[in-house]
Amino acid sequence: MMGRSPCCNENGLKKGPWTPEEDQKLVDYIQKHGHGSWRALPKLAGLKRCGKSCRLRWANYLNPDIKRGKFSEDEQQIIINLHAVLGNKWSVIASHLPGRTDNEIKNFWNTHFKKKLLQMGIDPVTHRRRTHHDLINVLSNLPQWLAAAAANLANLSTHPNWDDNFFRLQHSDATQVLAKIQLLHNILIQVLMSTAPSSYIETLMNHFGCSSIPDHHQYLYEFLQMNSNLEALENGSIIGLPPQITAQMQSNLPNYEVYQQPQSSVNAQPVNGLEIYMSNNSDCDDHDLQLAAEYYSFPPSNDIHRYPNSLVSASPECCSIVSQIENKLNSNDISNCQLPSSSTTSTTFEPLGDIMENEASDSYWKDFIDEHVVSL
DNA sequence: AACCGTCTCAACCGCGGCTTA
DNA sequence: GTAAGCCGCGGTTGAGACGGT
Repeated sequence: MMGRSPCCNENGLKKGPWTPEEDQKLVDYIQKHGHGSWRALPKLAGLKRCGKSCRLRWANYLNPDIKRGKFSEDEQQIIINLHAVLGNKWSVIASHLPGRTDNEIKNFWNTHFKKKLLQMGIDPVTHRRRTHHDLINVLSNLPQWLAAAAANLANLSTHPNWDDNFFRLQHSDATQVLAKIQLLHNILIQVLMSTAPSSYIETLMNHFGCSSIPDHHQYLYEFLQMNSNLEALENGSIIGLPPQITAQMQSNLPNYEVYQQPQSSVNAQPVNGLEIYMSNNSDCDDHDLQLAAEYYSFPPSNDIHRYPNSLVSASPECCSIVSQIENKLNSNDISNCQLPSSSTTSTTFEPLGDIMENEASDSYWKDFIDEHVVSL
């Protein structure tokens, strides 16, 4: 592949917003001569812009064929339908909507539809309702992130420059971040327990060998801790940390009220391919189910007959919360936590810190719980 | 009125595909 | 076959608008 042609910021070419004079020059030239070669156009039209910038300005704004104003209901439906089939192929979607540009559709999708679908409890990428399985997946990742973070914390505490105030401060920050991960873990469990139908929880518990279910929450919590270092944290022995450090971490754990028993189930309408298949084929055998599960890519395909209720849709509230949390976690790559080198001033837990500190304070999490958990 | 956070959307950037020599 | 040049796409950014406090 060849090198990219330089764009815009070299040879004194202008960038940024277009002036009315520039617009007029571009429109005049294209109306007289057509755009021809975009690369050659700016010079011929007397513009100090690159061809790419001219093409974009014309295609997305100046072209008189562009339709302005709000998207009609019909247009919105077409966009949703096409996006479900095509994904983010904005230019292809735009080709089905005369007068609309790919950029306009993309912006509209990102600012309106995405939010709208999330509020409806529909995943904007897959166009399927989120299930409680999604929440379980998020939950099951937390222990790994905790382990990575804790390992770095342990490295910090044994660093040769441990006596430096800088490292002590970093360590203090890191312990609070770890504590907040545990809080997040607890929030997720509460969300799940508050929104999942009891039949789903029972099935899950049965699968993991809990024959009687006196306290759903307790069993689920223990299950989720099985591969977690949270348990070790509570025992005061996390990944070789000195006892005083784990004691400090424990003291940082906010003391929120324990979860209360859920009251009601949520919408159990079949909403994805496998659910519809199952509801239409109540007499299908395990083999059929396995084939169907593989076809619809629902994990775990080899155990689908043991999860008759695991396909129940999560509530819109649950979906929204899962998406919010996923967005926070995905936008901050926890696995990239690095120890600070002596030559840098970056903080050890910057990625983790961003997750928790952007919304800042404990009050944010308190509000989060008040809004999303306790009220459920 | 001032400040702050959120939303919107025009514009930019980097990449990859296609065409041409 | 391949290197160079151009174009278009999708993701991202950031300035301005807007609304709430």
